Amino acid sequence: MDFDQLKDRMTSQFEEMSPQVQAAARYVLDNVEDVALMSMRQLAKEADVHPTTMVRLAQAVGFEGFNDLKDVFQTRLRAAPDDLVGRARGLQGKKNSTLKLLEEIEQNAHNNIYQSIHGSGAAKLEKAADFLLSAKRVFIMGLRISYPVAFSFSYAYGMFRSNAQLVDGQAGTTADSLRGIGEGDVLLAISVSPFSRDTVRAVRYARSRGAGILTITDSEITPMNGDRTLNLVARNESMTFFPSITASTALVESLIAIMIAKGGEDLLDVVAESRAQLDEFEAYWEVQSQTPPLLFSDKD
Amino acid sequence: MDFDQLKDRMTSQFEEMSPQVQAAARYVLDNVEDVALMSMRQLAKEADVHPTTMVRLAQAVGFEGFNDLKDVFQTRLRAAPDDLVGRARGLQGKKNSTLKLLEEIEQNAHNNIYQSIHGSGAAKLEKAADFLLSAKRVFIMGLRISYPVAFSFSYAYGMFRSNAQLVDGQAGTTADSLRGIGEGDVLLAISVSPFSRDTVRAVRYARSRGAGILTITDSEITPMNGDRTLNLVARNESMTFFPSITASTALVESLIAIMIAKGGEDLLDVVAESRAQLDEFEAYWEVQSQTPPLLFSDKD
DNA sequence: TAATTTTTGAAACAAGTGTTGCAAAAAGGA
DNA sequence: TCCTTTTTGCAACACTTGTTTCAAAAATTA
Repeated sequence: MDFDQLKDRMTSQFEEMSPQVQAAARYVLDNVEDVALMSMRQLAKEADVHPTTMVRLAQAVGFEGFNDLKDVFQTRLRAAPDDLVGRARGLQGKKNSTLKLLEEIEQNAHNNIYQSIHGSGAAKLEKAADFLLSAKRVFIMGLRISYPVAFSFSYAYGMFRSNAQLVDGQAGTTADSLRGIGEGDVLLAISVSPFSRDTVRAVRYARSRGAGILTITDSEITPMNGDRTLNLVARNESMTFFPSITASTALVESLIAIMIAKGGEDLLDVVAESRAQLDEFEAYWEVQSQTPPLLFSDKD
Repeated sequence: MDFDQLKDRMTSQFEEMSPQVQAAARYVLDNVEDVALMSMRQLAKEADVHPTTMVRLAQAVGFEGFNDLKDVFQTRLRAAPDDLVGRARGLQGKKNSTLKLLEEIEQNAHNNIYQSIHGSGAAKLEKAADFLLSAKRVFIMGLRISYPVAFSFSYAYGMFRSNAQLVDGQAGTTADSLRGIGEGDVLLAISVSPFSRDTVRAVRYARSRGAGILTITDSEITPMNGDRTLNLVARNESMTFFPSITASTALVESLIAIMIAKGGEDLLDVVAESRAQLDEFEAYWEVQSQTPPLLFSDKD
């Protein structure tokens, strides 16, 4: 049995497995390399499962013992189908163009993130985090390609603070969302050149009202620079004509992480609360639940 | 010590080694994968050398025992090449905590992206891109933390194709957006565990109507697996309790890039058109323009 | 409810692990 | 040659490995 067959068998038999064996299967499939490299007991510990369960998983998919299963994973790691290893060894050359493209994308993403984080520097990012933490209210704005970044900040931030307002221009409500912004507030504006007209205007408006500005852009020079303003630069070099947003996403995740690190224990309670609230709304799929009705009911 | 350093040390010290240890060293250097995957005793047998000799080799190059040497080979075999920058500045210690945090975030993002792209493999990603390109219509769904990813795909995709429909559950319109989905259509569903209830239901509904499914998740095992379904796994390990979306973002950008690469010149025309259309709406800030009115006018 | 089957984890097992000490063998120097 | 040093492999070591057995716990059925 080769790796892909095994993978198929595991996923197809998944439903019939017992919960613990399922947990093992999930970990095994999601951490292929660990299976090949670690001992069964170590693996079980990582997967948070009893060692015996690993044996049972192996037997459930037709092997005599765990080592037979491990062999498949080792062989797969040796074969390195997508040249997992070859790249590190530098023996490129006869690759198909998609693979080359992907490697460039990955390289690009790495460079963008690295330069964005280290280019800004820990001190500046910390300052930005403090800026946000000190804000009375936080307005978040990002349009078009920058909207996902604004949204993800807003979503994560909303988990532990309730003073955020996402300005998304839904149904032309930009001006309405910003109404009342003023001293003590901070507007987080995310935009890349060419800068969205509305974002620039929002920033200037907010500044005129005395609010602080934190921008995430792709350049040191922006039409949003000014008083009480901090500008973080996220690189967005990409293989296509779309600027990549991986780096700005990483920057936003960094800001969140710093804020959480500063928040300490108190914050975690708030997050737990947010989670509980989501559960109450049955927002998530229960793994053990029955096949659901296929159509959405009115009650949703 | 990283792999390259170890290799250098081994080759440079080779002359001073005893014949048996040399034999061991030779085998070890020529069979890198074996070292990572087999036990010391098996390895010694393969190398036709006494087990003890392997221990001596390890000690000769500065390790305390064989396992320390093995670790280096295992790390090297793992997809995550954390040696690019991380190891070079491995001498941490007197760094402030924020900097350390940032470096971990950056490292994390890199590993996530690398493993997501290479773990899926060029073939599978290409297949996914073809899947999307062949679709009559493309429905895109992602809720909560996955919404930014869905949106960014939708936005970029919309630049060169006009058969996309973003299902964002705005004002409870999920079912409405999906109405009419059927054979020939593809639903791109982005979700991480715990999976959003609505997303799972949407997928099952779409499948029941004959549509194809492309999922981007954080696990091989999802309640959305089934017929006509392709699942791409994006790693989302993070420093905080929020899953990181940098890798899924990178995956989405990769899909877009592949599609564009396949589309050729024709596509570029369409993109130019999209741009022109945006310009007509004066969506972007003109660098040379005057200071704008501070408030938003009704006309916007 | 009670009886049943299934699932789970603890303990014990033999086999295999990496390591160490030591003595025999080999090599080198006088 | 003899003596010293280095090299080598054996045997025993404490430990970890994968596996099996079995009873308790949980889930399912009657």
